[in-house]
Amino acid sequence: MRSTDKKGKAAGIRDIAEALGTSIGTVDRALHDRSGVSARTKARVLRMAEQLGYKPNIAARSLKLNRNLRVAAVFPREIAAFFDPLCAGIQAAADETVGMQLTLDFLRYPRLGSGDIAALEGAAAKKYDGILFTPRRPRELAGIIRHIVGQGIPMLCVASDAPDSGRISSVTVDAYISGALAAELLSHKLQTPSRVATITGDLATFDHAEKLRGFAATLAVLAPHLTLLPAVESHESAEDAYRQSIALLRGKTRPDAIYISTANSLPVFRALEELKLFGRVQVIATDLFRELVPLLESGKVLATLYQRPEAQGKTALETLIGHLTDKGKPVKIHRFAPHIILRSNLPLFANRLVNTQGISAD
Amino acid sequence: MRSTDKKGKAAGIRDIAEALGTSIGTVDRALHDRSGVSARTKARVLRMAEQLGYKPNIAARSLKLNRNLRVAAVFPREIAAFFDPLCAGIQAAADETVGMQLTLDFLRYPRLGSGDIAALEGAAAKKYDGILFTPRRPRELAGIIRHIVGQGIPMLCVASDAPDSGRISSVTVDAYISGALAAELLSHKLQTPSRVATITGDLATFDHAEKLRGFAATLAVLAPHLTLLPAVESHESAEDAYRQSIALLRGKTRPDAIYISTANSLPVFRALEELKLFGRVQVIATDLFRELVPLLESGKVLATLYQRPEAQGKTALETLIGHLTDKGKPVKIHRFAPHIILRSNLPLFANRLVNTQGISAD
DNA sequence: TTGAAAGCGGTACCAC
DNA sequence: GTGGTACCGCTTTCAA
Repeated sequence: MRSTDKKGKAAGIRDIAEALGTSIGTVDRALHDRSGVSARTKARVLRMAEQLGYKPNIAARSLKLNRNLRVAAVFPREIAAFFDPLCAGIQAAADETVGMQLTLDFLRYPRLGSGDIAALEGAAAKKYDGILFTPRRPRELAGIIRHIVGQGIPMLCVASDAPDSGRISSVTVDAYISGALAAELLSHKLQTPSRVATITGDLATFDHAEKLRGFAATLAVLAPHLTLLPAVESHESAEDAYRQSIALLRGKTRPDAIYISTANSLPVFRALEELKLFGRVQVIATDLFRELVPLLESGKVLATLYQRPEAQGKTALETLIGHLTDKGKPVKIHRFAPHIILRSNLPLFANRLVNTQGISAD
Repeated sequence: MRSTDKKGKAAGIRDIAEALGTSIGTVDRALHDRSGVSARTKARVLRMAEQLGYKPNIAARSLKLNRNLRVAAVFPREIAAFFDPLCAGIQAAADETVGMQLTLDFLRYPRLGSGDIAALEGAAAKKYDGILFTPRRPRELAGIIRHIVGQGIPMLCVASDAPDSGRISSVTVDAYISGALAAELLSHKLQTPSRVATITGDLATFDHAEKLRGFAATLAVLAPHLTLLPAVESHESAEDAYRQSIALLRGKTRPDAIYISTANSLPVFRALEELKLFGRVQVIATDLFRELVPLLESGKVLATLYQRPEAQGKTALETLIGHLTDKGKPVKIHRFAPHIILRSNLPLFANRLVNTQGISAD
């Protein structure tokens, strides 16, 4: 960063015009590739701009253009432990926005698969400038996503991706690597031949399928002595998860370890508690919420893979705004690394569950 | 987020004046607690502002006030693997700044302890509006920090803290927990009585002392079978680090594991390589750079605790700008969680060492 | 092809 | 105590 200005005063469009003995209108046209400037004048303007180290005053520009961005955040209410902080992150990003008028509407529907399509269609009808959302079963949603994007409304996937759907970008945890990490951690803990099980939400969701893929592949490479049982799908329903956990743990091929790849882990813990299997079955969970804290502290749960919903939300809105503000600029796809929460770094994360004071972790 | 505006047009100071049959001057005075408004009018204005959902247009404000923030980033050139990405993060935050004129100057001095005081004094003399820096040996720097802050220049610590020095805030990895994590990881890996050593930069630096404290405390609690050898200080010098590593590894109490709590780990690896001790001595490193990648892939290094320099830099500048823009708003202290990089999540981080394309991890 | 001028929404100053 | 108004730097429209 070199300051080229002579005396602290940043050069403006006016200074360029003055130096050239022309008008600010001409300078503006030249700088913005607009029609109605002779090639020669344009070149002179460009050179002088460079020479004076001209940098546009963005405050003035956005004041004049008066951008009024309206974006919709369409997310399920369940699982609250994940989607509430995600929305909080989006809100935080909105609060930090300076110099731009931003209207942010949260459209929450009951749960994944129940009301999501209607909510998305509602958002599209209201002509938002952009939409943040979580795709469940991309196959089913691809059509509507493509349709909305076709209307010129950019959509950005958060928490799970829907590749090839037309979404402009996505912000998620790297699902494959989440699964791989779970496998690597278990491979350290279980050193004798054992069975491991996975409990997931819905394998038709890209994110969940990827986690399982990473888990299975890494298990095969790093821990050939571990046998992987067929995956259990809980469909993000507490009832389903509980019933299937009981069945799994009572079956004759009881697993020695369980990888729960969705935030919906409470029903599984209930089953483990009732069958008095905590400690005998190693558990790796996903995400963090109040009930998980004592389990990690006591070692009943080995680790949890924290998906950093707040950070995801913040990045998602920042990315969308970047795209809306400056089209043509390439949009980054964000793949977050999950945080491995163990006993010793738990306080850093548990902190934020209760307090919202001066200190903030991430 | 509820939109209180009637027809998409955000209410401005003008609308308030009109609705009240008064002038914009009065409204401005009322909204800003300025003198020269009767209590009654003030109350009416405030109520109407609330009712219309008035939110100041920050673009207009900053255009008029024409804030020209100048901030200095004062950091050592060594260790580049850490401070270069940290500076990149600061630059990234600057690039995202919208609606504010920001001049960012990087002042790089040779290394911690060599030129830092001069650089700080230089920055203070140039009357920057704020300074980002890394405090080495806070005891020695506390005086100058206090002096600069006394001149009304806010200073923000990055990467290491200097508590009670007058700095307005700090952004660092939680050092205590970094050390604790290293200990917990080693406690899993070494299951028989063993010796563990630590190599740090400079125990007079707050950050390094904290890491060691966390390491020792956690070792005592979670792994009583591990014996901690006296700490080795490398003073961030490659030569020192190498010589002392050789001495440590040749000594009669050769450690079975080493926790390197600074990014200055290459000399240690050289010593391990030359003495053919890779694989026989477990290693936990700090931060990530090219040479570390194959060591993690092959298992020669068990894990590294990534301090996320880029994220720290970004947050630091954002925090400083927040303070400069809106004084009186409380300033958050940020304690980052280090990322535990293992073999299976390495690709996510190794990626960014080489490419700068569409996909970005964090 | 170019120049002149009207705002955008606040802030700050001056006159009443 | 209050009202009026000249800016801030840029975009855009209209006139030359």
